[in-house]
Amino acid sequence: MPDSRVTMKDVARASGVSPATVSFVLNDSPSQTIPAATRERVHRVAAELGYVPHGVARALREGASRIVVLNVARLPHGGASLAGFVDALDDELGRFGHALLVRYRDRPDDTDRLIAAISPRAVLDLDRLYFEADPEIADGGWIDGLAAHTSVQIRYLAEQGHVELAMALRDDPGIERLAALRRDYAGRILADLGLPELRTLSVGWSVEDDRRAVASFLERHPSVTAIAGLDDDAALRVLAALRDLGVPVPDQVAVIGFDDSPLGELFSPALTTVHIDGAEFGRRAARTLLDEPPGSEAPGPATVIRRASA
Amino acid sequence: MPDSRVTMKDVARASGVSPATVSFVLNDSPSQTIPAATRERVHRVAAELGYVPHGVARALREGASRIVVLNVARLPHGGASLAGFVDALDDELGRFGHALLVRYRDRPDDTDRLIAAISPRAVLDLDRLYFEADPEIADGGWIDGLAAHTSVQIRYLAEQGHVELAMALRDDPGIERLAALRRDYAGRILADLGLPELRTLSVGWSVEDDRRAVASFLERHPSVTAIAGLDDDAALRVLAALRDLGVPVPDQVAVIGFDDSPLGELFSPALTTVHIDGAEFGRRAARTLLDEPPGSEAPGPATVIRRASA
DNA sequence: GGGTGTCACTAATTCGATTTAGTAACGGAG
DNA sequence: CTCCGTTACTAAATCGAATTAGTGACACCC
Repeated sequence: MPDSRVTMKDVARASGVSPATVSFVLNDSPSQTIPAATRERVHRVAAELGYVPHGVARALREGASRIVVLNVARLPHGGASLAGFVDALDDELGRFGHALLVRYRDRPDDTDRLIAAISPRAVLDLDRLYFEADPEIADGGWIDGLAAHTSVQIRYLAEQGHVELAMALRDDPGIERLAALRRDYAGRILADLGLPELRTLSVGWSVEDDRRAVASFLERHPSVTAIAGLDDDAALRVLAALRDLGVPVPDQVAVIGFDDSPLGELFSPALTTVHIDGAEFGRRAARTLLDEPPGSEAPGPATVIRRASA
Repeated sequence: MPDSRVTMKDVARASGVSPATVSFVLNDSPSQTIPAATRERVHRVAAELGYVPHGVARALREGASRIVVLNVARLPHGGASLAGFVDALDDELGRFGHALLVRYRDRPDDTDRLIAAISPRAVLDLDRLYFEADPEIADGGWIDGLAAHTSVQIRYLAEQGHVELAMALRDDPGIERLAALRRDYAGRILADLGLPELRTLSVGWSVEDDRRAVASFLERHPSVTAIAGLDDDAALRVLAALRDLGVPVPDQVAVIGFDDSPLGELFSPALTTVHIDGAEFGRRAARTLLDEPPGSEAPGPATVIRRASA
């Protein structure tokens, strides 16, 4: 395994020109006029030798590597649409010669060090996005989408005739920002609709604790007839608690999830939920980050997957 | 925002030495003798100026960046222990000044291009690991663990008195290698125990298809009394199908999962499963990759989380 | 035929950290 | 007093690609 890297110099020598010319040809340098014959020769030789540009050297020269960092430390890892978002982001960046570096953990100065160390082309920080709500951030519409998707979830319940609604949150500190935001959006939508204030409850510990939390909530708010989950996980926990408590679903209390996890349909009753096309957002985010035109239409709105629970 | 990077040259000037000396001090260069006074001064100045080494420049010089690539394209993303593995790997690499780049997609030449482009310090490819079973690979014992963990799952069923066992696989082409390996291990363990050959069935499409698959399986193999899931997802699908078919669990058929997903306990009956400490494997993998001593004891064996389903 | 332009390239510098080869300065031994 | 060895540094080369500032060699126009 001779770790002999083919450099631009090798290509230059083999095709009888200078490294500079090779660079001009391979990068389609607009300020240079190079005859088709030379271009073709250089391209052919590069392909023959299997030349691959050394990203590190290029990054040093250009001041930024072709890497995009995505920070999702404070978001639930399991979300189905987030997975789609990440996959599509990765794919689309790859199409433009970039790679995605996903950070799941957030030790703050560590992230700064990382950034200083690899000079990423861009950093997409979904955490800060959710927290600071800076409209300038290139997220492909993800954050605006969150408001719209929440609206789909809440309005569905309203259309079914429910009046007093609650949202089931999770006390996981890792996602409190997301939780606060979703709850906020939901509250505003209820106000728009002229419905009573949103109640909230928390689930997410043991099954027994969840059951106790749900029981005590229903006792305090007997007129609530529908519960929207922060995500499918929260909704399924509520569903399990209601089952254990013997509360009929959806007749006494309806439950709707958020973000269409594959397990929702396995439950009994099967979980009604909101499907979000994370992939399209990911694709758009990639293009925004690289200053490319969007190239495709804005993602469609979220859709309700109607099953038995609401 | 003056994006003025503090370079080694700046530190050198401010502390009255040459860049070379700064490098020697900051890297504890063993071949150099530098008096404590100078060391201290350089360190202090570097801290004051907020000097952060430029990873890209360093990578160019050293031939490899301080990045480790983890390829998990063909594994289920949702696995609880894999998440722990990845998190711990990331943490531990960070502790040694390295960053983890997780690849979820596997367009093969693309990965090669990525590797050529960023010169990672190491590549941990769990896919190839599972496929090629190369004992040299630095996975912190993950792959050996898989055999051991499978053993825990199968032996539990045997200890409960089950004789004819089946494994529920998933037809997802993304995980076929993992599936083949797990099935293989399970088969060998049954042989060791002197039990009949392992049966297999496939689930993973729609709920209806799963139900049909399970029903037809039970018809063909009425003497099978226990089903081990490839993972919790497969096990939960079997569990849902058995519920819909009215088959009593665990009385007629017992079900055990694998990899302790948080949703297993929400089901009714709650899913018995195998808990794997992925984090410890991740930590060990990180150290192996960087040629550091393990630093902690080998991970404990997997444990059975006993619930109602088996 | 001299001046101006374009064409087709190349030499040399740059990015920032590391490392090799080297050089003053000094102390001690012979 | 010279030679050797150590100490405490520094100059310069290196990694590979991108880019600026040129440089010949022509062609064309007046």
